[in-house]
Amino acid sequence: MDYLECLNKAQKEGVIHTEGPCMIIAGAGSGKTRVLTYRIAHLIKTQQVDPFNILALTFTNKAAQEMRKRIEQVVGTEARNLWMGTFHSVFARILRSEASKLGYPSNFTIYDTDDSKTLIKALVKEKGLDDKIYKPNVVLNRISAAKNRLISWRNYIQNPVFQADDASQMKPEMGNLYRTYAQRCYKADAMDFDDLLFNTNLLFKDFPDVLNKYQHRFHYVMVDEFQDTNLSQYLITKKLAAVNQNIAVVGDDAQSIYAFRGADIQNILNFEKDYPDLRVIKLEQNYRSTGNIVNTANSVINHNKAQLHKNVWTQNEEGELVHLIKATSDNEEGKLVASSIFEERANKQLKNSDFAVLYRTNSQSRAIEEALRRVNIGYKVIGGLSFYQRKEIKDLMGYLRFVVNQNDEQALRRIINLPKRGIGAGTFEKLMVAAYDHDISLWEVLVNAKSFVTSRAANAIHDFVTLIRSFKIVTEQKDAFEAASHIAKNSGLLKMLYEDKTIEGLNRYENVQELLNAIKEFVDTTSENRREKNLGAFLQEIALLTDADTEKDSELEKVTLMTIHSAKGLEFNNVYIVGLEEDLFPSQMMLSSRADLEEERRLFYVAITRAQKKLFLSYALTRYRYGRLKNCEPSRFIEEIDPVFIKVDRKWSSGKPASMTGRAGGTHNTSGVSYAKNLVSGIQKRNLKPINGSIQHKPSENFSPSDTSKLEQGMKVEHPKFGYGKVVMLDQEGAQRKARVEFENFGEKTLLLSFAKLKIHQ
DNA sequence: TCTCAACTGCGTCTT
DNA sequence: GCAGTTGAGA
Repeated sequence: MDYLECLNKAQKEGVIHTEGPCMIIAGAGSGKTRVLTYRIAHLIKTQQVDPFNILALTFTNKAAQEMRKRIEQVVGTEARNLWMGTFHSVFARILRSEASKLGYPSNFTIYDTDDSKTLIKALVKEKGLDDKIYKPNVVLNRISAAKNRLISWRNYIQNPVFQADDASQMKPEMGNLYRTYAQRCYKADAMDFDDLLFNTNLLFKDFPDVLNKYQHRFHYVMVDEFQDTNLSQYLITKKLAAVNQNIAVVGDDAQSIYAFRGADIQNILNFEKDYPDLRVIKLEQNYRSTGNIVNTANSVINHNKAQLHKNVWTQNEEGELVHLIKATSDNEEGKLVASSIFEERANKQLKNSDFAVLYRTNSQSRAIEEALRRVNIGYKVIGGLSFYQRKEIKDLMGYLRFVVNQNDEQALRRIINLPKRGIGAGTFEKLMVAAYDHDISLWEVLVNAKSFVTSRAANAIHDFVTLIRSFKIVTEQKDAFEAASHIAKNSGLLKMLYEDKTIEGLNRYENVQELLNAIKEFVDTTSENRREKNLGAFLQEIALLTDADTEKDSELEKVTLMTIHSAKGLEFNNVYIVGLEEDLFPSQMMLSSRADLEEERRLFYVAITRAQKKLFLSYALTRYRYGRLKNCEPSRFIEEIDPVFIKVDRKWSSGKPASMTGRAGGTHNTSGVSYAKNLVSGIQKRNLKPINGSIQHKPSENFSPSDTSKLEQGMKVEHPKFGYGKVVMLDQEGAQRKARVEFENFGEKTLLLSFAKLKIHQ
């Protein structure tokens, strides 16, 4: 086959080693997707494997779509018969056809994270617990972690370790919350995201005949981004592959950035134990980036202790040095990035879509957006509040969901009093309690409302029940679009939005129209012979979709702004990584353990390796966070890069040239090498100190800040927080005047003198 | 039950 | 800096 010709030796091996267990450790940009694509094509074309017998699991819908498209280019329409998709979508599909075995209807609802949090919040309230201690996020994470390790609420409550753990954190009711949460989901005919995997494990454990059926269906099992699998996902794939043993996993431990979500690098190590005859293939040649970018990435990731041995290299040209941009403020950072994009685009004849700006947190996008708007560069922001998270969309979706499943508690919570019909929060709680106390379904409670609530509320509920009944009839007779339009109109939702003449109101109205358009499209593109054009089918289709999966054509020619997490798997000609400051990246919350810090470093590695030709790093000296101006210092990650790969960009740095006072005189003091070396020596000293909880300095009794204009190199100073230190260098003039001080207990720090309180001790 | 003003607290992400 | 919540008053 000719496609084997365009592969290197390791890639080729990954493609043709189809029988038996196989693990492909794929460095960044090493052609991982290409191997997976050709591997599947090879199975179909050369080995005559029926696509129905191949299962390929990914983490995002986007990755699955992309791969299916590429396979289709090689093998044709047969690719459509592959079992390919995210873990959640593939097993949701299997669960729907086996639902009755677990006591669920096949049209069960899938709760998204918001639904889960709202439910937990309600439970905490119902149980009279303190919502400062039992925060929805914390509780949900705990439940989620348990489910991902296949610990049911029963196991959880019986486990003395968990009980002691929760008790020591002043959260003794955690187990009970888990139990009630699970029971309420079950009662609502709903599964949350974790349940889709948990229940698949349950299904395979309790129904060996079902497991057997799927084991014999899937002759070949493949897993992409294996480093991101959690235990629950790992066990599912292991079970499915147990008969044929044809399991191939592809991943890169250096790009594992989802440990906080339960992903376990341990799965890669366990894999070798579970399959003694495992074939391990390493893809180490990078085809994506320049030599300088690859080496920059390597020099960063080498600071991690926990990693598999791998040597990523490239034959690509060395390329330009990594540019370091320093700005005085977050707004200036935006400006400098925007002008750099403007100039690069003109000089190299690039398109907007060749650029990406990556940041640690979504809130950083604002300053960048403003700057890009000012110079008229088109951009799109990925992530943030997604279309399906908007209130008006969730409201209409709530109606649609409830019409399909009348036990959907979270949908009912949204819509029962929207538009206002006199059924308040108090009434709703009464209904929930009634359903629980009498052990009857939600719908039964609504139908018999007059037994549980005041007659005024009962009347309103009666009207609501009648309305929903009429919607149900329409839904049974019409397709999804006609039904949804009917519901939007007759529920009063559209009228409510239409009457709101504010700009936001207008937007909301348009968003609802857009949702209806999406439903129309769903109906139109669903082929005639499949009757599944109804509302239930639409809800199932979109329950697991996200914004990233629905890119519009109008967004193809724009600069991409997104978090590093969302950037994984993508590549761009020019990449800007902004906000490289201590406490922001690495994030303040990730400094407490080596494992967390190493995950942050892998995140930085992922960010660097997105760049093909040119990489810019930037940081600001001050930044607004939570509405307050904060002083920042450059990230330790900048200092970890081997200085020979960095260039401090004079043109794109703020104010006067970044002279290093008295060093490397002449005009070449922006070469960056001496600068970076200074930073490196700084970090080495800093690393000697405990990462967290350094001894706080107590300012001396008569502490008062001195006039810092008299400050000179070599002076001994006292800082109220960092204690005593010596001035090692001074930089710039006026408001931007900075001092680099070597503190006895806190290492070197750069202080902006207009902010820092320093007392001079002769 | 509803509305508006004050108040709180904040993470990264896919499904 | 903003969203989401709470509490007072109608």
